[in-house]
Amino acid sequence: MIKQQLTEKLEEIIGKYAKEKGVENFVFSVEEPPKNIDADFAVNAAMLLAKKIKSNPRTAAAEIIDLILKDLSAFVNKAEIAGAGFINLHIKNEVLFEELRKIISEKDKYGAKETNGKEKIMAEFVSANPTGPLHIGHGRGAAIGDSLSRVLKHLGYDVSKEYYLNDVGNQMLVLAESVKVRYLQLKGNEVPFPPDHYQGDYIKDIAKRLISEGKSIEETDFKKEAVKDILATIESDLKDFAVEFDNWFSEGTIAFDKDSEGKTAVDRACEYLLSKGDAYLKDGALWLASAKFGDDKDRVLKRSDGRYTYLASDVAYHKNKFERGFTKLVNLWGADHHGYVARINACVQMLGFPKEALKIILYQLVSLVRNGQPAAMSTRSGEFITLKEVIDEVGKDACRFFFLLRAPDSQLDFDLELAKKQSSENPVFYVQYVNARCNSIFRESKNRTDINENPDLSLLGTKEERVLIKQLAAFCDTLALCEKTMSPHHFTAYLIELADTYHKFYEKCRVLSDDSALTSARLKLIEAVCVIIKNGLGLLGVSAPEKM
RNA sequence: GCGCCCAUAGCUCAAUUGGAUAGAGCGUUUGACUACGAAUCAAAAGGUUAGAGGUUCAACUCCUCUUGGGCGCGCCA
Repeated sequence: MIKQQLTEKLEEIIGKYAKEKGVENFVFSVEEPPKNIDADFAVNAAMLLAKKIKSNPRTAAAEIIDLILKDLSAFVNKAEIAGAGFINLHIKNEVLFEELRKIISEKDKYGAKETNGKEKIMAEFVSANPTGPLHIGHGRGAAIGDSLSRVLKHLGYDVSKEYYLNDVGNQMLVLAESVKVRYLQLKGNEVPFPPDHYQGDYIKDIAKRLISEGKSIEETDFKKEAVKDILATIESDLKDFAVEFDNWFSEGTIAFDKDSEGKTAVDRACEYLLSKGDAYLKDGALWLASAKFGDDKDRVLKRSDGRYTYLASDVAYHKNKFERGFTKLVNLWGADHHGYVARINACVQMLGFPKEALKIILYQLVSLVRNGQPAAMSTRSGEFITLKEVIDEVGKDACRFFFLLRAPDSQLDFDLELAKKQSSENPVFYVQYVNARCNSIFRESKNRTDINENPDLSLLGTKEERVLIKQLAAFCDTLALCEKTMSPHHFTAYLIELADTYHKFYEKCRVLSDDSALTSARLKLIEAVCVIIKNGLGLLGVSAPEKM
């Protein structure tokens, strides 16, 4: 929170200064300087302003420094020009101690906002077809989507997590047929299994269940039974991955359910577009005029044989999202769907919303590797490696942390053997160890009677302690960065850095000593460390055990 | 052929969205446990940020081209 406070104050002071120089709406940034620079924050305003008013950055910097020292004396105790014209600021220690008290008193609410405007956000992710168990690629989407939702919630947004269920279409018929053939085979019939059907053993398991329940072939709805079992598996795998959805939205409800006039939501959506002139008839088909909103070409909504395309459902689905009052939609897609982005963006604009109302996050696909050899991912091959399998091997915490270590944009090689090997050396343990160490000290300190619950924090005077407190306060900056970039992956880097800072502090500064006052102050410090580590890991969906 | 994403240490990836000497983990080398947990710390080695131009006070970051990789281009889902 320190950086935000400082930035606001500087914007006021420097904005006014810029205005006097004839520059309106002056924008600059407040940053942390590199480690070799002895300062808490760096401001680049003088360099940017000097260019606009064609003067020397150092003279502008000198004038700005005078203003800062005058107006921010409660906050800043030193300001100096450095390098090409950076203004380097030193923050008063008392500001840091105040932040420490805030962390301890607000605990898991630290950095949180009660509400954040009226923005109602829907995060839609995973949305894997219910034709088989989740694979590792879905895991990446699940980890990113879930953690981003947690971050946005912490920032006060009203976030709803939704899973879109593609339970309509040809694939469902193939699925039903796959189970049916296995059912017949298990009953002793000589029926060949078509090569393009779902091969996995889970299909046999569904058939086995139906037989054990005595279901006859006539009374069984194979599609319904298959989806039921597969969804149960998906839901349970996600739960093991600490992902729970607020809503599961079935495509069937917009494709099949009819209103009083016998129309489906898809019918209605297409009629709406037709009436607005954003859809038209050609060659016996209904086309979406997506090209006029930036798509390469127009797309078919309804085939000439009268059947809707997948896109038609998707248009109706996004219309439905807006109708439910969501003003910001976040979709997480595998990068193989990127060709779809332009047409959905077009559709959002046709529905009367700015294109910023939809944020599509593409995550690059995970390439599975086992012992250096590419591993199959196809749901139909029967040799896929499931998310569950990986969670069972490396654990939920390591698996989530691993996925969130990378920006969504980067391709990711997931070597299963490597992941297993890392189980005791993974960075996640490095971070969790901080919490374990702190709690170990707390257990030890219970035996003492000389601890002051309201200690003098100004005793925290070493360099290691100061750096640690600053690092704790940067929690809020990391939240802001995740919001700005719409990606939670910055938190893994932040937590690793915080853990590093803590372990260094631990080596240099013994917490429990003969000095009661210092011991009390340091206990408060590590209490704050625990708060931040737990909050941060919580946002990633990773646990923070007190013992390991 | 067209479009999107990517290329950073031996490996897997970061880099505060244009800032100062590009950082972590793993791996390699060398040290540190008779006081709070050594799942740790200290130190070393490792880089022309794929290549070439350009914009800028400042470029891993923006623009152009080249090379190399992933993905997508259906009245499929």
